[in-house]
Amino acid sequence: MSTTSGRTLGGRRAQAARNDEVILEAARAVFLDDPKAPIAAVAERAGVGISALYRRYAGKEDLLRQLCHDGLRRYVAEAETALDEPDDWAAFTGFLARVVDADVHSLTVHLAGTFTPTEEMGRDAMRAGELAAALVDRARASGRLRPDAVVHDLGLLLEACAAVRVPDPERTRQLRRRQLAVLLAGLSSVPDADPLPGPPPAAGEFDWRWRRRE
Amino acid sequence: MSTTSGRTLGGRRAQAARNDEVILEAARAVFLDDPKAPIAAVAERAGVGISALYRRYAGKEDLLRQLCHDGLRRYVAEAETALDEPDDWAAFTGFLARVVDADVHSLTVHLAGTFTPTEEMGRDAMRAGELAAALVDRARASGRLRPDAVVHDLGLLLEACAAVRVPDPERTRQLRRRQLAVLLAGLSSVPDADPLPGPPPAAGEFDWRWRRRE
DNA sequence: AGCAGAGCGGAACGATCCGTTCCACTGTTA
DNA sequence: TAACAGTGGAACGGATCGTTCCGCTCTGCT
Repeated sequence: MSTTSGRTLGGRRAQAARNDEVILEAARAVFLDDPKAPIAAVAERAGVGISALYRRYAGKEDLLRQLCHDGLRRYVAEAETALDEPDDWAAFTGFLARVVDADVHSLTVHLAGTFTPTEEMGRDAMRAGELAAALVDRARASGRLRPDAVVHDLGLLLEACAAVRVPDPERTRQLRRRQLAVLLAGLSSVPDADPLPGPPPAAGEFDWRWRRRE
Repeated sequence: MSTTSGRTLGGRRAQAARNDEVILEAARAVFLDDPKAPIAAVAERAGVGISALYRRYAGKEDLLRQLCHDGLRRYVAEAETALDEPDDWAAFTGFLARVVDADVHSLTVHLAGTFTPTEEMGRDAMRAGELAAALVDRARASGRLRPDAVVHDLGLLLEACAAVRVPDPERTRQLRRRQLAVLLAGLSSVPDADPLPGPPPAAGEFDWRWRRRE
């Protein structure tokens, strides 16, 4: 098609550029479904050879780190979007619904520990925590969120939603929405409810996931 | 010590009988923590050699089946106990608390698909479903359980609790109790609540777990 | 006292599985 | 047309794991 460069990149270059996308998408789908899937599964799903993968990423760890970091950035982005929402409760629930739909939790927490994190990821994770805290604080201040709920209850909530999984992705989304609805109802203020039991989940309790495993 | 048989089984026989217990307990602990743990991990945890395992079970599949079936029986037993409780809501919540504490879900559902089930397990599973339905029906009839909750919401609930896991087992139990409390609050009747979204989880939707995988 | 064997520990084996490397090939660019 | 970026996929080497097997110990019986 285009004989010279600079145009819309016909031929090989275009193929390569498209592969960038295709591979990332395939990787997301595959590792979302199974965090320890072999790298060959990604190549197969993307419809490319293994070389196409290793040309772009130094190894499996690199790819996983990229994916996880993308998820983290998505989390941050959704939180920032939510903080623009004027209604405190809607900001809170909307954020959670979007994060659950995008299965961000499976991308971040479930892939953690399979690679050595970068410093930037550490910073992003910290920022993510701050934004989540802001959302929770607003929701609690509005009176809709029960007073004894804490930021790290979100960890339990997201884990609970991510745990729901059936073969059909769309059905999975529906069931997760239902799970989320139950959990949000449970976290809502009601006049005379029993307080939530046990020491609430605390800051450092989920850090072990980020330490390298096995 | 005892020179003849018939007494309290001193020596080798006693050791062997004790190993029966020790091995099962170790297997439960190990596979609870990681459903695909190697069989050598069980032997190590039990403090015995691999031979001691293979003397009792024909193979890994046998052991897994046994463990899973035990879990199923425990589920049924707890449900029967609960049905004796006069208070409908206490029966319901007590049942769930005990099942969550015992981590029965990780023993049954998470081990399913790694072996070919027996017919007896099929019957027990059916009975388990009936008993659970009875508990849910009673809880709903009492007015404490929201009307749009269905039996198979228990599947989501148990999955959500089983998904909570931190290194310390006792802390895991506490956090699961908290998760359970939120979920039960969410499943409680409140005057004017939004109905739960989506088609509710239905009978056949979790059967795929029991079909042999890979 | 002595022997047959139940019970056991753990090395060794064979079958996978998986990450990574390597090389031949193809279409593109200069 | 020469160089080469980009690629497919076979091949390699290491790791893991289920299972088998052999030699040892200690027991229960004669």
